[in-house]
Amino acid sequence: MKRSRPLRRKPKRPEPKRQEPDAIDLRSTDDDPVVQGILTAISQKRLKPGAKLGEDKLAKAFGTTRIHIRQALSHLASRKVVMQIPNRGAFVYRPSWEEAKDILAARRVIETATVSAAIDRLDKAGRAELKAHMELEARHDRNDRWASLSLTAEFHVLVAKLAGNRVLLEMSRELMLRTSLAIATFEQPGEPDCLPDAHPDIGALILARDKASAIDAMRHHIEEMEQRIRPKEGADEVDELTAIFREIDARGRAGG
Amino acid sequence: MKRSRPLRRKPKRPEPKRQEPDAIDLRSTDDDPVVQGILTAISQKRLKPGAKLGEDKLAKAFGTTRIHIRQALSHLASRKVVMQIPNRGAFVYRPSWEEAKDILAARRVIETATVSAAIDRLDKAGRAELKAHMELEARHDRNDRWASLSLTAEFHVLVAKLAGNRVLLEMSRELMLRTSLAIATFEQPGEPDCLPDAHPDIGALILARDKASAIDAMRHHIEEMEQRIRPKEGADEVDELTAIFREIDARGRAGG
DNA sequence: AATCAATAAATTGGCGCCAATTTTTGGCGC
DNA sequence: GCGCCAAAAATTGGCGCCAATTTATTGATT
Repeated sequence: MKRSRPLRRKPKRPEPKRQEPDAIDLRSTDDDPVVQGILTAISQKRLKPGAKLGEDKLAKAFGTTRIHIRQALSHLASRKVVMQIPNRGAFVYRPSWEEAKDILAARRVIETATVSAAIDRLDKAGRAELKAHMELEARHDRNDRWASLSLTAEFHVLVAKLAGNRVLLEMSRELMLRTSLAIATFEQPGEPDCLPDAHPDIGALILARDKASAIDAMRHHIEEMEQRIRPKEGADEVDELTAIFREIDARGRAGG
Repeated sequence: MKRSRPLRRKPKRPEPKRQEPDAIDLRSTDDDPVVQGILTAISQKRLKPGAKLGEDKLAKAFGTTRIHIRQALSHLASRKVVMQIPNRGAFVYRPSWEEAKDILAARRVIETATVSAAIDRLDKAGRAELKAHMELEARHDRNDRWASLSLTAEFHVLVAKLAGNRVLLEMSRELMLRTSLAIATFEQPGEPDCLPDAHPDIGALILARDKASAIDAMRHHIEEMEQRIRPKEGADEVDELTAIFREIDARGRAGG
């Protein structure tokens, strides 16, 4: 009985579901705007290692509630992009010197493999994508720091994509993000991760299917990054954290 | 004034901090008992891919509250060990066929590299550890299924440890866990991940510092795993999910 | 009898409140 | 002035409650 249509629910809003293939950076496949926002800020070096990520401030900044922030921070902590300390809060991850070295060594392993696989699988579409990206990188405005940072990162992502292995692609993304943190920690902050001059060479070698040379070039490119980081004396020292946090706090939120 | 000692705090209990070097499996460095419990259950194949992980049930099982469970599940979802579907709950991750192939291909890349690095860095302590493990694996009780599963996994972890790169070690752990899920999904459930006969050969070659042969042996060992999985027809089909979940639910929780 | 719709039950998602801890601030003595 | 101690303020952690959605059950219709 009772066909009275009890209208028991709300009209069920149409589900925003942002799926835009938007900006260029190395965030992963997750579509949480808070996670994406923080990842973008980190990859653009607008958030420095050690920066405090207060829950209330983030909640206000993103116009959401503290619960979403907690979830996002927890997720980023699992990915070693954020460090959570009980009762003290979340901070942008600051890799140790040992970890920084290990991250780049891991990239050497994985990215030489992706270069190799990319050459094996290279097809017409892949060639086109690679050429398009190389032109973009050749012509881009070098004064636009953020565009430069995104473009150079995107090159490595593209190579990993061409390799056709999603797991290795995710690992590459992960390692690139952590490389950003490593370089920001042990080099001058604000510096780009890659010296961009290497990319055209590597790209050309991939297009030429010269596998051995391409692998060597990629290895060399990463070894250059490894040589650029130096253990800052006292950088890992305890309680130097607080000094940094104070500096961060002084200039307010990192929104610019 | 007022030196009245307001006894403002509790006596501050001595911090349990479980640090036991206990059981043998491939869970990572996190020390949350819920996370460890679920990871152990999965690596021991007591939780099958697709099994529902209800929050209330887990909370009761672990004697904790729903919040801790949510955090643990969220963390495991970040690591692709658990799949969370909005408003439906958490399930043991079930990799697609493509993903299963990619996981094993990634292992080929990473573990050949760790074998190589392990040989380069092999020292007295490392030799001793490796020998000890090989004896353990030779003498172990093959009737004890859980011990077997743990031991064979531990071999790969040990090699990654000897390589001396923590990042690659974590990635290896990650991939081994996901390999468990891949094999459980696309082979008979309950089967071990590794055919254990290969381990003595690889170990001997590492001890002999025969790098080329050791790498080949490891690659071959992983390729064997790759050949053991076969795409189950209809396993990736859409909406066959619901059928699986229903089946899972029908037989109650997967603990017993 | 099978199919479909509507109610009931179970489960997840999320907000608010409060306790516990940390960090800052204020004040006294050396 | 410098350092130590205590209270205040700010922040995180966690539990309970309720709304929203999904899943199961019941009942009616063809």
